[in-house]
Order: sequence, then C-alpha cells, then structure tokens
Amino acid sequence: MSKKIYFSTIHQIIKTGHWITDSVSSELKPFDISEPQYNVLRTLNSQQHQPLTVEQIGKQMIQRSSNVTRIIDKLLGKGLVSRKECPSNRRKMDIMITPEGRNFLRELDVKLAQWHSPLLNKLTDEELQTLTRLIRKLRK
Amino acid sequence: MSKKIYFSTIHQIIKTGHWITDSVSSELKPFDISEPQYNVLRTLNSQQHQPLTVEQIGKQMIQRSSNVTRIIDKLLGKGLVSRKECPSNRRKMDIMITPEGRNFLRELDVKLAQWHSPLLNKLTDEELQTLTRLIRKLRK
DNA sequence: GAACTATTATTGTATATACAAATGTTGTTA
DNA sequence: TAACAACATTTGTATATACAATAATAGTTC
Repeated sequence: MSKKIYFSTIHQIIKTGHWITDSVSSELKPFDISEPQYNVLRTLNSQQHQPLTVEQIGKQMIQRSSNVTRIIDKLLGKGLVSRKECPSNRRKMDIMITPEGRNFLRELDVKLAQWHSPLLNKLTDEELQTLTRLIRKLRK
Repeated sequence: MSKKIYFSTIHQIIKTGHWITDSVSSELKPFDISEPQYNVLRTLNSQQHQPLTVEQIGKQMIQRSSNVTRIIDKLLGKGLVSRKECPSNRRKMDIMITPEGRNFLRELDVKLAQWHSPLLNKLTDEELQTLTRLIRKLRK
C-alpha cells in the first residue's frame, strides 16, 4: 500500500468528518444550540419515554461522562431536558427529554434534513455500502 | 439512496476521523504536545527554511488565524518555533520552525509512523483510491 | 497627504473536550 | 457492622476552536 495514497485518504476522511459536523453546527446556530447539545437531545429522544443515565448517553455519543454532565447543564437551562436522581440507584441520574425538547428537536430535524437532502443522491446505495465497508476495513 | 445507509455512512466517516485524531493525540501525549501543535510544526517543516505567516498556516490547517496565534504561543513557549515581524509587511508575522523543533518533530514522526504502520496494509491501493473517490463524490 | 477601507494578527468570550481529582452511593468482605 | 473497593456523577483545569471585536499596518481615493 502506497503511503502517499494512504495519508491522502485518511486526510480526506478527517476533513470530510469535520465538514459535516461544521455544517451541521452552522445550521443549528440560528437555533442557539450546539451540535453536541443536539446529539444529546437526539439520543434521549430515541429512547421514547425511557430515561437514560449520564453514562449511557456518554456511551452512545462516545463522550466522557464529565462532559456529558456539562452539556446536560446547558440543556437543563433551556428547559429541553429534565434530570433527577434515579430512585433505584441514587448514584445515577435519570435524564429525559421534555415535551418542549421534543418539539424543538422536530424543528431542528426539519432544518437539518434540508441540509442533508442534496447529499442523499450523490452516491448510490451500492457506493455507500462500499464506502462503509472500506472504512470499516481500515479500522478492523 | 436509502436514508438509513446514508446516515450510517456519514456516521462512520465522522467516527473514523475522530478515531484517527484521538489516536494520534494519545501517541503524542507522552511528548507533551497536542495534535494541533504537531500539525503546525509539520506545516512549518514542510516549508524547509521559508517562514509562513499566521494566515498561511491557518489556510493549510483549515483553522482560523486567531486560533493559530494561540497554538503558536504554546510552541514559542517550548522553543519549537520562532515568530518575528515580517520586514516587508509589518502586519504579518514570519513563523519558522527552530532546529529544536525540527529535531523534536523527527521524534514524533517516528512514533506516529509506528501507529500508522499496521494500518498501511489494511487496504490495497485500489481500495484506497475507491475510498477517496467516493468520499470526494459525496462532497462534490 | 488626509480620510477611508482592507488586511493581518491578536484578544475576549463561550462551548466542547481530555484527563485528573473529588464527592457521594452502593457493594463486598473481613 | 466497619473498612474497603467499585461505581456514577460532578468539579477543576488545560487545550482547542468558533465567532466577535480590537489594534495596527498597508493600500486607495479624493
């Protein structure tokens, strides 16, 4: 494997990842919410009406609990999530998305769908599968 | 194009990008240098003995000048780069890597080459080219 | 050449994140 | 049960980064 092509490829991967998250951040900016805050909301929403602990959120987001705590502090201040002691284990915290959070998230998702929309047809399903397969192979 | 596959793919891209930069950061940690600081050093070194301005470094790193300034502050404190007013245009700053910086960078590169080494043969040249082509196609 | 504009770097501020340390709760074991 | 270990969250601290504002120099135009 040529080193030159290898380094050029991983550079592309890193750059593209940044491009996507930076773009999402820009779309969210008018709503005064950050991309990590949005991801916490989405994670909570995917659980329907079940709470998640700080640790569980961190696992899903590949984030340290300490940092999840601070993101939740921000969301709490906006009334988008609730946090209360877990009754069965008082070390844990039950974090849930509030109805306001759910409504807000719907707005954000509409906006972001518009950003993703033109990308949806850049690659065929087969190409996407190849892309995913090759990236996974690189890490395996 | 299936939305499900699309979102799974971009998620993979973002995750893999983070995996690479986080791994590089870990390798650099024993040397007490951050990944962005390392990237500035590399950028300066690629210019041989020509200085670069703050803006030029920022362009290459896809970084804002304001943040490049602060990274250079750190490198200055370690004696790895020099910063002086550009004689022909006193708004600009001439940033250069010092001999110590160059030696240090060589050490870092050896260490990082060891990290990349096992990845070099995960994909064939052809697969790498396909990967790069598909990622580029997604953004185009 | 004076007034205005553009360029370049820096500083200020808010958010995110890595890592270490601290706090409080639960589980274990002597 | 008392002492200790493990777990879950939070707080502290340093770095990076986005964005806005500032400062200083250079270029432009009247």
